[in-house]
Amino acid sequence: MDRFDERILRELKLDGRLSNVLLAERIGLSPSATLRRVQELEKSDVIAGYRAVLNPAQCGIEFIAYVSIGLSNHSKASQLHFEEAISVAKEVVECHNITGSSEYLLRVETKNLAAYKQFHMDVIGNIPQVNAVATSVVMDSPKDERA
Amino acid sequence: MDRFDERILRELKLDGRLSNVLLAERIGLSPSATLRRVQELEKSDVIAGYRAVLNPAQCGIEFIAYVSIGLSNHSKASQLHFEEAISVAKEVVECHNITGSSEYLLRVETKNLAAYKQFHMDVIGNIPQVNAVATSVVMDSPKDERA
DNA sequence: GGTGAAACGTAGGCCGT
DNA sequence: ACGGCCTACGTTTCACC
Repeated sequence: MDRFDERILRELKLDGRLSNVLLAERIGLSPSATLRRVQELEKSDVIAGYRAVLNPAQCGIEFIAYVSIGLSNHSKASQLHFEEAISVAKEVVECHNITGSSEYLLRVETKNLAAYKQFHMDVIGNIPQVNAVATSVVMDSPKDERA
Repeated sequence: MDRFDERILRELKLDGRLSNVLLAERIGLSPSATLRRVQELEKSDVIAGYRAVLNPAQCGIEFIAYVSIGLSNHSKASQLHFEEAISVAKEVVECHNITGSSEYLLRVETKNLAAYKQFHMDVIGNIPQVNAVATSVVMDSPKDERA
């Protein structure tokens, strides 16, 4: 992992479809050397994958919220049950197990407020271990470099 | 926006580097028709871009936290000043303006706890408008579909 | 790490429906 | 207006230096 690898990662983070020849030009190496480095970064799992980034507004997503969840008890069984219920909920895009006053932080994306209410009732309301719920609606994201 | 477009987006979200011919096979269209649809989705900003997804653990990131920030006053000037300070902080990967008991939610990624302490002092501690800070350390992310 | 050549994919014109 | 076919062009990828 040297300067070249770092530049490769920087360019590929900005444009995952950058062609190998253009990438080679930008980092100042030949295409073949560049390709070998990229393949090595992929094989060693430094690059986990490539994804198209969609524009939520253009995809019918008009409601985004972070939801902190507190469980009524902290047993392993409770946590696994909760995570299982969350894993099948398509509205939940992220689920983080965090320290602090609540156990989980979710990012939830829905079509609109009505769809969120539905999610709140049908999914959150149906997990018996859930004790406390606090919804923070996202109004704007002045910085968002989610890879 | 029909079934074909939806399938294109689903495949490209999973693999942003999928070649056009393979994509065409998977959705059951010819390569040229597929390419035209993809280009249209890019032009109309449904596809915002493509990114390489890095593995934080393999990139020397061993500390991830969500930080909620409350400002001492809610003037436009205060918010703009805060957002400006955040935009140049490389440790801040996301900054969301939210409703609820605090104004901002940040996702902060650093090499380790010591680097986070440094960030906390040098960046957060130097923004006079910051009133309240609550750090929630990410222990695990059982679901993470960040694009 | 660089070079060259073959295999492969892209992208645009053209025609049929 | 939209999908399929064909072809020139560029890119990827590999054995070899």
